Amino acid sequence: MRFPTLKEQLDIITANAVEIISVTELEQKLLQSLKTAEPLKVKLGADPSRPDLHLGHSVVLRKLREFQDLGHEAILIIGDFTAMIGDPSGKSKTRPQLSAKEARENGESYFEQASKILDPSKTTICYNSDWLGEMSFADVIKLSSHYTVARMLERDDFERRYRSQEPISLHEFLYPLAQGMDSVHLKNDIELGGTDQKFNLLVGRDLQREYGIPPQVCITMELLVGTDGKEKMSKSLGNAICFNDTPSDMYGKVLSIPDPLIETWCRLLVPHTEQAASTAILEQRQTDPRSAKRALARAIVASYYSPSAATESETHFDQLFVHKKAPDDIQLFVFEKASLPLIDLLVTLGAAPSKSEARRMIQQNSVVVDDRKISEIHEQIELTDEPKIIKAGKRRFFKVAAKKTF
RNA sequence: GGGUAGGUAGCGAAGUGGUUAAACGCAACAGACUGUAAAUCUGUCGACUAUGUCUUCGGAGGUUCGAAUCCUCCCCUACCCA
Repeated sequence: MRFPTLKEQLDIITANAVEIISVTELEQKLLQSLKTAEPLKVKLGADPSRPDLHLGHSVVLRKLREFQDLGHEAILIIGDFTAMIGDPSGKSKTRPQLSAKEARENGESYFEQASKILDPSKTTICYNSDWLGEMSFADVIKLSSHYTVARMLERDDFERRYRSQEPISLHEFLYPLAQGMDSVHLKNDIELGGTDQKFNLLVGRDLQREYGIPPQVCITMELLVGTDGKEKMSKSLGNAICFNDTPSDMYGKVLSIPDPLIETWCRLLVPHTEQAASTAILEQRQTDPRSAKRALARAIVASYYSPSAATESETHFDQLFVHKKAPDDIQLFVFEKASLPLIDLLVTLGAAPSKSEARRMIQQNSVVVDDRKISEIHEQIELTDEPKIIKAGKRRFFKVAAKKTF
């Protein structure tokens, strides 16, 4: 395969990258690859304990895809072994260890979702338990001797926690080392990650050097801010849009982002192949933010599904929120009983986590049954064959009916 | 091993014997307004058989008419000394 020229490659690689350590080395590696016609090995780590990919993951996956398109080799590492530690964010406690089976399943699910962006036929997957699991205690001692406590504490997160007297478990120090061992094992040329991965990536680079391997180039990508406009996107913060979200959900969630996010989202989430769309959105942003955001939402949905799915989602959305009509694809729940209290119904449907909560919702006028606002707490709902539509809050709909009696 | 400071609802943080289901802030939820934007206003925010009842303040016991608050033991965290 012929590689594009150095300049062409650099232009693509550096786009949206926050930091490249170092650019000179990257150039050297690219030149070397051009000379020998050998592709570079580009590594990206994946956490199988959270196999729900969201738009935040897409930023770095897109970058990996770009490497693929340039003719380089993409390696997706499923961190099934490192998942036992969990990347020390300080927020999350040590995770329960995944069974080998779960790890495989999650890894496969991860790969399947990532295939919406990557070229699956050109992606190598490996599980780091294959080599990390083989290490003896002696190996681990040797590995940890390459790093000092002071250097570990340079890591932002550790430093902050240390200063604020929060606990840091010893095994958390092993996480960057384990991830670094992946790089030692793979002898990859480049490792990608979000800016929050900088420390881990650098450890990999250091360890490779220690083990006599040419050090990897570290490329960090911008972290995507979630739908709340504040925190980085993550499933646990509830500000994520997942690859597996339905087109309609995806569309709706994009529309709910705060306006100032339009620029970055446009830059990071609209595929480069849609350059024209992206420019149009940015122009429109100044005069007509609403339309710009709608265009952005369409572009994003289209990139995960299809342009037609995008327009359908938009129509669906308008039905629901602009024209305030109930959607037509509501899930139907069938009950044995013909009559039951609304409160119980809400809990059973999962619209409310407890009866108290259900009661509150009714008191707060957020429950509508067949276009009739219910404010009586003890309301009984009579169910018939004819389904009734229950609306709880702004966006949750349920269809309920009684089981047919013959 | 010794010492000190801590552990309160999703988070942060008051409360040191009785109007305390527990101030306040954030988050969240609902309503109004809107573009499912921002900002703002209002309300809710342990559970239930609901103007009352029950269970909560690291855990287990105890003192008391009454404990998040006092005592005992235990668990956990940080820091200092060794």
